[in-house]
Amino acid sequence: MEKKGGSSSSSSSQDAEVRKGPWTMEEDFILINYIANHGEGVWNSLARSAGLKRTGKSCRLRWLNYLRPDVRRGNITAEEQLLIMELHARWGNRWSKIAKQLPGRTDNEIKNYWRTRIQKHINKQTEPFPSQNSELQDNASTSNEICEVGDNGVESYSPTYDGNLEALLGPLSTESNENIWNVEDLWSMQLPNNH
DNA sequence: AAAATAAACAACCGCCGTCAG
DNA sequence: CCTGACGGCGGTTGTTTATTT
Repeated sequence: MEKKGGSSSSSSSQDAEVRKGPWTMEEDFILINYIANHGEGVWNSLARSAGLKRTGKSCRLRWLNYLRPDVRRGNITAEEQLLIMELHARWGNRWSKIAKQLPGRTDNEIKNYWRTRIQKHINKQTEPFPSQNSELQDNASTSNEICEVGDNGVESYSPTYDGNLEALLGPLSTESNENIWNVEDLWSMQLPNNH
């Protein structure tokens, strides 16, 4: 079930030092199964014990951002988007902090979502003229870096783009993204007690 | 219909703070 | 006290997918 031949096609002498690149379904299954039986954490030893030729970091990332059962992917709702914008206006690029306010969402997804979908809209709004502005300046993060308050310190900071976000960004299409397989399939595949 | 371009997404990298030895 | 390993975070890049020409 390998379709990519690139990668580390160097010497074939038991290479498999550390695998990189996209995770295969088999690797996902191994990781899910191992964590189901042993729990998560201690990622380096976990990767070794599970037999994955991955770094602990890679396993952790894959688990936290994709395989974890309570992670939600895709279809950011309008409310979530609004919250992301507000929190980003307040905290800047503190993605993990923002993600904690959005159950099921990961910092990586929020970061990607911000950069791909929100940022350009804001730039368009604040900078209607292309002019000679080559680099993007995120005025949100730089301007309010000063307010380093506690986690519960709710600043009454009014973001630049509050108000009609849906109108600004469009109808928030609720397209259903279909994957060839999703995590639920994997979870349903594994045996109840493989211990 | 095909090519070009843009957008979305997954994953890696380096840096930093923390903690055990 | 110093050092190294580990986990977490944010930035960035590479690849796939969608859209436009």
